[in-house]
Amino acid sequence: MIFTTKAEYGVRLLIQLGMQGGSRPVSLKSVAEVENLPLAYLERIAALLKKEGLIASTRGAHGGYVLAVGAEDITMDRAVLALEGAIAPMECFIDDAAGDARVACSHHDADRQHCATKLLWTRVQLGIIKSLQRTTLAELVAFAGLQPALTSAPLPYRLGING
Amino acid sequence: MIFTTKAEYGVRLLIQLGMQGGSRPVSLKSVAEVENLPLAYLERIAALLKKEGLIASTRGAHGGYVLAVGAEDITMDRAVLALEGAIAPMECFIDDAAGDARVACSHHDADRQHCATKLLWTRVQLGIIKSLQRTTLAELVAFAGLQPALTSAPLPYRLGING
DNA sequence: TCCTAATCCGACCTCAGTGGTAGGCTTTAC
DNA sequence: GTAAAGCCTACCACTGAGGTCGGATTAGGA
Repeated sequence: MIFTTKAEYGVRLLIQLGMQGGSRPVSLKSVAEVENLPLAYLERIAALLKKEGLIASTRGAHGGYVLAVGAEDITMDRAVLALEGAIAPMECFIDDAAGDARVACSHHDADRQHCATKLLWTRVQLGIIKSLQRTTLAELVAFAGLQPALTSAPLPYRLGING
Repeated sequence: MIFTTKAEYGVRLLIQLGMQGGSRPVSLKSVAEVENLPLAYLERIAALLKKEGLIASTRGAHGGYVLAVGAEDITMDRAVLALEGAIAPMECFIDDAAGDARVACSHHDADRQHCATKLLWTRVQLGIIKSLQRTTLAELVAFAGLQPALTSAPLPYRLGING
């Protein structure tokens, strides 16, 4: 798997917050119930999103979380990066403090040959990040609101790897 | 990390085989020495590539591996898929026996709302696969052959056979 | 006919990270 | 004051990654 449940749960949390107007804070407990997620685990995930500045919290009774930024302005690369820590296709892609990846594989300083796999992983990484950047939270929220009409329709859920 | 060392080592192996003309089989031992990889582990990785039909083996003394397909015809999606087993961004993307991925997340049968995260992970998966499909082994081999010019010896890279 | 070099194969091992849980503390509305 | 919420730290089981080991099999050469 590429991403862990942190990304999955975190994005679901964002979607849930996005589906609320943002008028009142939404408690993690309610999100955990709706999404059927472990509350204690979700708390830690929320902390990651808060640290990134994507959500804001209100403590105390009737507290909870709201989006700190408009859903249109939240691109998923930022969210997933906050949740997963780094988006590196390979071990030797060490992320820098600046946010961009720096290659540090064993073949880099061995000047016998160029590390050709680097070319491949760099392309893959770019493909992932572009896919994430193109998707906003607003888009996912809109998508989530579509479905309830059709329940029994067999959608084409098959993803051709080779196609 | 997205990919494991299986993909890294396997692609390096393919590159090494691609850099040889394919006239004589290349032993894993020589590849392991040149790339500084554990031989026993590399054997299991080679088995994956052979099973996929990307490389062919010759047993016995002076045996080894050669590319079973031209380097131009090997796209990296096929190689990485053989090495990693499946390219699924998330746990709920269960790979089928047919080789394509089928979505089976917990939100599928819960008809309350559409699983919006599916949209995101599908895009990511597509981004990865496209990046892999665009890259051929021949391209990586050419890239690997570029660097030695900077050093003193512009010789083609040798695998320790005969020196 | 050995010896050696190579692929092949299955069992085993160790370690880090994932995916949690438990328990308590702090803040705030009613 | 109490309940509901966020916050925080420690712990813990399980899985998979990343090997290792020992052997079996095949083939070339002296």
